[in-house]
Amino acid sequence: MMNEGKQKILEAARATIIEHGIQGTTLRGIAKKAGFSTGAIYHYYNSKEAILYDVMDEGLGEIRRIATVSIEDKKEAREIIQEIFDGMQDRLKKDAESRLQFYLAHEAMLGNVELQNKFKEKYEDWINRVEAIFVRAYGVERGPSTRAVAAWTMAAIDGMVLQTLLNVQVVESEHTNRILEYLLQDGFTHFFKIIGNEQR
Amino acid sequence: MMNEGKQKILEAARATIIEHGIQGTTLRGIAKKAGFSTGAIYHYYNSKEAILYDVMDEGLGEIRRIATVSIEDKKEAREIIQEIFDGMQDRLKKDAESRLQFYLAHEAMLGNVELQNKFKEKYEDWINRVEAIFVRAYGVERGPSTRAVAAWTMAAIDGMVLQTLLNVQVVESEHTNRILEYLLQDGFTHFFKIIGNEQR
Amino acid sequence: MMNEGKQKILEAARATIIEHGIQGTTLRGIAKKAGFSTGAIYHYYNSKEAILYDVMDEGLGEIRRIATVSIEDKKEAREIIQEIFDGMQDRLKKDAESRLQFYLAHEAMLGNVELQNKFKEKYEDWINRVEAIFVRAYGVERGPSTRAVAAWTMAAIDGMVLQTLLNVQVVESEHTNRILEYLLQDGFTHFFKIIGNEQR
Amino acid sequence: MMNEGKQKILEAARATIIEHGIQGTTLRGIAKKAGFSTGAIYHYYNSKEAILYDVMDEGLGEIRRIATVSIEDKKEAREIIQEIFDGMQDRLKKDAESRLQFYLAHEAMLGNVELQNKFKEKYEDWINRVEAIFVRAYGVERGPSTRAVAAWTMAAIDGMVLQTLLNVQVVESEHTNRILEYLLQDGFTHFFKIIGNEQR
DNA sequence: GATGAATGAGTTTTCATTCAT
DNA sequence: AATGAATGAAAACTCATTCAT
Repeated sequence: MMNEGKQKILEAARATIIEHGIQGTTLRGIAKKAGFSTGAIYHYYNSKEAILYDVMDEGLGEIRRIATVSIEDKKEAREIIQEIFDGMQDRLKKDAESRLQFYLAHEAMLGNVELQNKFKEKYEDWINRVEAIFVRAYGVERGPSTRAVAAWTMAAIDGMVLQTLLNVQVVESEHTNRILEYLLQDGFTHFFKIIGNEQR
Repeated sequence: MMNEGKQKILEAARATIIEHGIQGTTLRGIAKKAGFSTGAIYHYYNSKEAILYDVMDEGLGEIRRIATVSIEDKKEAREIIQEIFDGMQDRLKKDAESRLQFYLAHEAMLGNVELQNKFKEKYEDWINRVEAIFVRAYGVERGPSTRAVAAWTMAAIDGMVLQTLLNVQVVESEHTNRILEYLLQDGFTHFFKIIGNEQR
Repeated sequence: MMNEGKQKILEAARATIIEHGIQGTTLRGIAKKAGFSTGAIYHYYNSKEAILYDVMDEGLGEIRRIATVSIEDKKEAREIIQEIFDGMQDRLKKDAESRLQFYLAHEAMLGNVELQNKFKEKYEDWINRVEAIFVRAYGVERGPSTRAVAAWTMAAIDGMVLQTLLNVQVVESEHTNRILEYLLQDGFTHFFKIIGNEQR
Repeated sequence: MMNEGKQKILEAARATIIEHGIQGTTLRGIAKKAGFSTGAIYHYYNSKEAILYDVMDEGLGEIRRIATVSIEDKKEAREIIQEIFDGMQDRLKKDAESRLQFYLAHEAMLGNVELQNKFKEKYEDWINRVEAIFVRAYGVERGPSTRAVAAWTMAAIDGMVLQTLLNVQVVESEHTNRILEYLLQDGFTHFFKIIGNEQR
């Protein structure tokens, strides 16, 4: 079926991009990895660009799936925090996907508006989830400040992923993890207390 | 002089990269923007790669200059913190340079080991500065934890810059700035207290 | 039946050629327009060339049908001339068919000998008819000169059709039609008189 | 110089088109015939289409030059007519150029508006010349009718060229030439007399 | 018979690099 | 030093034709 071939091509394209970067990704390479002839690719996609677009699309979809912590869960604060931590840990490990993300970010910066919108969507979704968790876990009221804290949290994770991908091992992950744990358990509690007071 | 031509070429290359991305950067384009003929470029550089290498080199050097807060300064904690904040604000605004940074990061991820080392150097430098400031400003003892906090701080800034470059305006900068200010003034104070206790 | 499918394909091919030219005509395009799958085409024709050949064959066949004035008709000169005039008018209007003709002519010029022979046949047929009509209508004797006049007449019609297809509207058709009418009624009469005298 | 290369390419393109038709013309072929590498072509032209466009442009320009009979000439009627006749003869012989013309006509029919305009221009120019000559040679007054006769004259020439290019040798050129001569000497004289009378 | 996915040779196009002037 | 025309290998893309289902 059409979709099966598309899937193969997308998978091959994703793998090639991660391996060689977008510049190093040629149709020939994708075709070879997908087990197709060059021409066959054009049954599924009209241009290289179209393939890359779909890779981006799926790549960002993937991210959404990574956000495993559901807003609807009825769990204890402690438990939720553990899940966030695990989710973050998880993301720090998924090299390949993260790398793809940064490639896409790169592309988006080049002025690909559609991709920028996808990123906006994704960030909004993710920040919403984080905010909702904060609200329930720390008993704080939703407001611009909780949203901003959520945005900073996302930012910190992204930045740490970047450091990891860059092989910048300035600090042992053991320590960065402990800081994260402290933050989630006590840091935010105190933090939201301060913010809560200041807001009034 | 040799260096004058090199500088022109580098400037043109940087501008072209920011405008069209690394893929979209051709020698011809650089030559045109620099006001040289295609052939003339080869008097200054032996290959396109050599130019890109220097762009990266200078690009990352630039970052170091952005870190205006010197370790040796003998200022009040309050003042130092304000400087950090301003420095961060500043970086959030320098679109072009930041963009170049992310392109380079992209390239480094592709396995460019030399570039990775440059990034490592840069991060170590910067994290050192931030850590030193924390030590002085919050009166905490230097240790793996302060280093980890510094790394997370850097990560958060990087992540926020990324969101800015992606045009993801999920939260008004007014609010993210306030959170940053709170963090620097009260958050870290409390934070280092907890960590200090836990560390024992 | 085989022929039904062939007819559909031929019709689709003709339409596609008129729309996109011979270069722009792809098997896929023909198949789609004919409502067949790409592969199905090969049940009717062994190659694209075979299809084009049949299009040419039918295309030129069509022209023969356009020559409605039969040699055997026993009509008055006046009446015959009117018929010629109407036939020419007709041809000037049949854009699509004429266009196809010129495409085929184009192809024939490229050295397609078979097609050249078809054209020769067609012209011979047509010139014969026109000559026969001249003989009867103007009472002139058949000879190299009458044949040459017939050839020129055909040429003039072809050339005027070309001007029409090229959207060259240098002269209003009202005037070109009047000239044609004069020619048929008086011009040729006088003309053949002169030629008749000179021939002796 | 730039133009020298362009000229070589154009010449090679024209020759290739005449030899193989527009479809059979590949960049590789042009490059080879012009004595360039494939890549070199792109110094002069940004696309194959651009080359073809210039070929067309020059091709139609050529035609204008073929129209050697100048409107301003102060010659005897007899002499002028001879010139027309020679010019026509000439055109009937210039196989290559005429062939190119028909290729261009073909292209124009496909909807190339720019090319259509060029053709219009060319026909207007030519018909103007022929009309002017008629006016002087036959002492007839300029009007829609003389213009229409000029258009028909052009059409007849075009059509006869077409027959020649198609290798349709239905009539020996000896006879067609004689008819043309008669036409120019007596035919038109009588013809314009009739038309002149009718017009009143 | 019919389908449409697959082939692969051929086409246009790009671009870092070279080199005669 | 400087020019920019030229190179050629490699890229994206097209399409008539084949073939397993």
